[in-house]
This record gives sequence, C-alpha cells and structure tokens, in this order.
Amino acid sequence: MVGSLVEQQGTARAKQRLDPESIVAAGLQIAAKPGTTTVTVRELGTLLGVDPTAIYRHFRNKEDLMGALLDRLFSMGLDRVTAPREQWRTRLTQMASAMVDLFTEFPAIGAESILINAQGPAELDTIEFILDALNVAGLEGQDAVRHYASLSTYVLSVGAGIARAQSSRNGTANDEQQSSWLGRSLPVTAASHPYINAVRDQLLGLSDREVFFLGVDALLDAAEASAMPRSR
Amino acid sequence: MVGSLVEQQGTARAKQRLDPESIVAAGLQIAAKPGTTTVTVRELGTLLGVDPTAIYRHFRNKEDLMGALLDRLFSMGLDRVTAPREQWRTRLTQMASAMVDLFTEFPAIGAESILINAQGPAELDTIEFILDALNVAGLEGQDAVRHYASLSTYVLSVGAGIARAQSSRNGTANDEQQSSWLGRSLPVTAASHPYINAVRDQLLGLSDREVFFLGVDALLDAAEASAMPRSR
DNA sequence: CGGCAAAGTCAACAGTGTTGACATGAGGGT
DNA sequence: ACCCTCATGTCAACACTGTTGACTTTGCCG
Repeated sequence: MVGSLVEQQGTARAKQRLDPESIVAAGLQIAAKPGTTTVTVRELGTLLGVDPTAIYRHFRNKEDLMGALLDRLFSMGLDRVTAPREQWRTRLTQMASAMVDLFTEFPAIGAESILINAQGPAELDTIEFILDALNVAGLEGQDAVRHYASLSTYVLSVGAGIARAQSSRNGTANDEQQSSWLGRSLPVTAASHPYINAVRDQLLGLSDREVFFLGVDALLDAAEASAMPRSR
Repeated sequence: MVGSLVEQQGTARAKQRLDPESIVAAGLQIAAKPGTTTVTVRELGTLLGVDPTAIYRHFRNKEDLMGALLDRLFSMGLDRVTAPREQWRTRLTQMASAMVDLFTEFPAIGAESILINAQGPAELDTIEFILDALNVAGLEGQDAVRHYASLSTYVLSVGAGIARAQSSRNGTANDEQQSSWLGRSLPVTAASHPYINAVRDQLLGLSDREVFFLGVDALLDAAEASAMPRSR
C-alpha cells in the first residue's frame, strides 16, 4: 500500500528500523481487521516484528499514536470528496458520509475519535475544508464558526458512537447483524409505555446510518437557514 | 456497625450484605468525585467496605453495572424537567440540558453513555417521554421515531464527548480550565489555511455547551418543520 | 575507525476486569 | 430448634492493558 522498500502484509517481518509512517500503516491494518475492538501496543509490535515498546521511540504515548491514526482517517475522508466547490452542501454531506464510513471501517480508531485532538495536518485541512464550504454557502465569521463546530462535533461524536456499536457487534460472532440501533427487544407494556408500544417495530428497525444522516441534514438545514437572510 | 440498617457516606463501612441499590449509590458517589475519570471495581469495593469481587454477585459484569448507573442518570434527568406537557419544545430542551449537566457532573458515567444500552426502566421512560413530546408537537409514527432517534443519539453521543473532554481536563490539575473546545492552539499559517486563520480566535473561544445547544436547536427545528405540513 | 545518539529489547510495574475455589452465614422447611 | 442449602462475601490468581527504566545494539557522522 505504502510502497516502502521493506514490509508488506503477513503476520510478522521487516526487522528493525521503524518509522512513524510504518507504525501508522500497521495500526490501520490492525484496526481494519474485523473483530478488532482496540489497537493494542503489543499487537502492533508483533505485526511489525518488533518489540512492542519500540513504538514509544516514535510516539510519546498511545494517545499520540491514536491521534496520528485519526489524522490519517481525516486525510482519507477529504480524499473521498468529489463534488465541485460550488456544491457546498453535497461536499459536506460527502465528507460526513466518508467519515462515518471510515469510522465503520476502522472502528478501533473511530470509537475514540472524540477523545482525541489529533491536531495533525489533515484535521486542520478538514477544518479549512468545512469553513470553506460554509463560506460558499454564505456564512462568515461567528456564524461560520458556530456551524462548523456544530457539524464537526456531530460527525465525530455520533460517528464515534456508531463505531463503538460496530465494535461491540463485531466482538460477538455474527452474520450480517443488521446494525440494529437499540437493543434487541423493548420490554414494555402497552399500559405503561403506549407510545413506545405503538412504534416498537419502527424503533427496532432503525439503522445507525439512517439516523446519522437525518442529523446531518438537520444541521445543514440550520446552516443554510442561517445564511439565508444574508444572501437575500 | 451492628445496628445500622442503612449505610451512609464516609470512606468505608457498612459491612456485608450489599444490594444493587447501594452499589449504584456508591458508583454515583465515585463518579461524582472530581478527578475521577472512570469507576473502577476495586474503588467501589473499598468504598463499600467489601471485597471488590462482591459486586459480581449483583451485576453480571461492569457493563451491566454501568448500565444501571446510566439508567439512574436518565431517571434524574427526567426529574429535572419542569415545563408543562404542552410546551413540548421546552421540555425536550430541558431534558437535553439536564442530561448534559448530569454527564458533566458524572463524567465517568457520561463518557460511556454511547457504548451502553442501559435498557433500564428509566431509559424506557425517557424514550416514552420524548415520543410523547414529539406527539404533542404533531409527529406520529415513522416521523416521530426518526426524530426521536436523531435527538436521542445526538444528546447521548455529543454528551458523551463533552463528558470525556471534561474527564481529560479533570485529569490534569487545573483552575477553571474554560472548557476550550479545540486544543490549546491552532498551528496554521494564513497562507495555507486562510479561513481558519481568519476566525482562529472565535474557534478557540467556543464552549462545549454552546455548540451542544446549537445542535439541539437545529434538531428541534427539523422536528418542528416536519410536523408543520401535518398540522396545517 | 571510533564514539555517540537514536532505536530496539527485556523485565517489570501498576492498573484494569473477571473467574474459580472456598468460607460463611441467613433463612426456611420440618 | 435444628440442619441444610443456597446466596453472598472473600481470597488468590489470571489475562490483558499502557508505560518506564536499564540495557544493548545499531548505524551514522566526523
């Protein structure tokens, strides 16, 4: 993938002389492996064919490493945006979609996205990207900042939640366990919880992503509405 | 220690004969203590004056216990809603506000709110509460379900994020570390990131709660808009 | 070629949650 | 009033985290 001279896939090889880049690559590889709920330092070591603690020569601690991984996800997310600059709303939707996809692909990283302040270059690019889109939409200054923050927090937080749910589900062996949003069953009586009872099936049928995009749309509507008075 | 039927606070006493209720109370007490980032089984044991593993006689595992704690927070949250039933929007806002307050008060619980499916009675009551409010707003069936899910996911996910940030900040000694939302500084140049640079101060000045309520309003607007066509 | 700093190794520590074997004691049936 | 039984508390231990300090190796630079 990376085209480095030495290491490829497999279980362990490429002795010695790491660098941050190959560690990040290995981290992504581990996080992508289905059933993985967390990236552990020791697994990283065995995958790289190196003593686990060697990682600490390149990253101050695990949070630092996770930040680098998350920043990588930001970078990939930006790359997946294809719409032209004028279509700001499509661009933001694509970005949100890409991030939730990536969080689902790499749950171990996405699950902690909210805890981490990646502060990497790609995160900054993402902020710039969003502010640019909002600017195209007609938002500036404090308005732009507020809606940026709202959208960003939403994508990261809810995305993290979806990733965690994904992890839990992956933990237990399954076959296509249709991301049911609530728990399996809703133990309620019609007497005590009439509303729940009336829509119980719809509740259980909800999917994470459906709910996610509903929120994204609401936030983008709000941004658009906020831009309205200014543009007319 | 012989005659006391009920136990009180302190650091350790009330030997033997636990019950789920007192464990939950102790859990809340620990989670409320500033500087606490996570509720640990052992600390629970010492606080209750009991072997840590005794907890496993009353809860299957820690996730189960955390579910009970979270359910307690749901219960408290509902209790803090004061507006009359007709003012559905105020009620939902109060509920969201109460939850984020509680998550900030008990970060160790709030931080994991998204991972847990409490499935306790209070969570069901909360679902019922939200569906009822949306019904007052004029939403029914699938529409109500969707906006319930959207709002619920939002409050839990973003609330969890705020709680985690709170924890991180509590971890390091501080004095009134004004919940700055992004990291401390934004290392960008005007050339590469003009938009960020233009609003850098506003970005750093954002507060968690401000952003949180912005999202809540957007979601409630969406719900209200969805109800509009039906009610006219 | 020599030394010095960066990087890999190893053992160990401090914390998690969790389990299995054992002890104890409160309660209920007769 | 007994005894037996089952729930509950206790203890030691395991597996698994991240992380550190002392050491050894390695490769670069003068």
